[in-house]
Amino acid sequence: MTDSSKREQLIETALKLFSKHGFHAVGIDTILAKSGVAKKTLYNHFKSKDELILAVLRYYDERFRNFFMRAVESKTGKAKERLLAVFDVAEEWFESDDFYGCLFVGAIGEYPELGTPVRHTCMEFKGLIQKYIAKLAREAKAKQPDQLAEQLVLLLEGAITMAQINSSPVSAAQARQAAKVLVENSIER
Amino acid sequence: MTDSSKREQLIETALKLFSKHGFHAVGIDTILAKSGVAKKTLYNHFKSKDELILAVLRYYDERFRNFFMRAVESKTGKAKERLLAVFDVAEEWFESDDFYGCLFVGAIGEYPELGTPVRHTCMEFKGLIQKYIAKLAREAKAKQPDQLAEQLVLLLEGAITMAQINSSPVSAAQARQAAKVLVENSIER
DNA sequence: ATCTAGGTAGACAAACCTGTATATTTTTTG
DNA sequence: CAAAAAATATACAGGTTTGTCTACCTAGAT
Repeated sequence: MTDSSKREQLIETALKLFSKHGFHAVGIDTILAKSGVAKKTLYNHFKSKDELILAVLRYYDERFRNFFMRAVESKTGKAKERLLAVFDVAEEWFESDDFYGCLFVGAIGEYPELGTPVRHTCMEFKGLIQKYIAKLAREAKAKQPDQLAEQLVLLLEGAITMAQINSSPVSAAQARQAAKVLVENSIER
Repeated sequence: MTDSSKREQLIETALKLFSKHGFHAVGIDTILAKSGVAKKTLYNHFKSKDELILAVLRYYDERFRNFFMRAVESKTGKAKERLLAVFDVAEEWFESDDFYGCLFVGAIGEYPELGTPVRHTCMEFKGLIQKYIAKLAREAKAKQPDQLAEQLVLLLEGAITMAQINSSPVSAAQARQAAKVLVENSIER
């Protein structure tokens, strides 16, 4: 086993459990039982549960953005179409078995104190997603790419929330429709 | 004191605390201390913490929708302008001291099990907000009022999430801008 | 004046949760 | 192969949480 094998095992198990049940609802013992790792090993890798949570968020930040950008770019090569492909990828995500809403939104809901590392990680994640969409908007020659990106992020974020609440992926298609209007409106013809 | 005075006192105190810190993070004892009510009184009115949470959500459901509709309607009498006033009201909400994101989204994040009364209350709330916006869209003679309402709800929901994450109300204005495009696009001229 | 319904105060049980410590075994590495 | 590093299993301390129970108090209705 590699050096950090146990560490990754813990992070991945914790990610699944936190995603599905929330942070407070999942105890250390549950994570240990499901991952088959000893308590001492966990506390050897992480100083506390909070540190584990933070590691999970940072891991997921990387992992999700990577997945997301790859997925969008594999849909189409045309810049303008990529802006809409964002919502096709979202739809597939919503339909997947391991969709339980946005982990970062959940984290902020359970740890709302300002200025904490958890909050910072969540803000950073959303900022980077927005930056990516702004890049796509710029490539699609949108008149005001940053403004368009802000608006598309709102649609995406709203679609995530509604998909979670209604346990239904239809919000993705609704967001896509709205996005199409905004994109057409923002690109020179 | 009226019959249900203590009950309302508990609900209002719990609402404030749950909104600010989350549900798991706030213990019964904290609610009792802040409300100045005895433990037995709480368990006389509510069978369990879960029942108190449910009562808080149902209370807030009523209260918030009432506030929201009144606020929108006090902004303007013109149907089309009311659709955009939704986002002006949202902006004021985001700027207020007691804004900590959507309580229902928080509740679903902490109690995600399907088929529970908590989930049901959250879905109902979002459904009624959407229904209200659809009514405004119909009054504004939108071509496809239900579809427009779905899209505006996504913008609103996204704006709430982003306002919470970034501790900033700017998302309201961004959503308003996008909404204007969608509304113009959906109303006969 | 007294009965009653509901409130107060606080002790307490039982469960649970995080984090530590110990003793033993496995794995890695020089 | 042998020493060192890491993992296991598990017990346990200390704190917190929910919910119950007892004993006492207060205010309004009869």
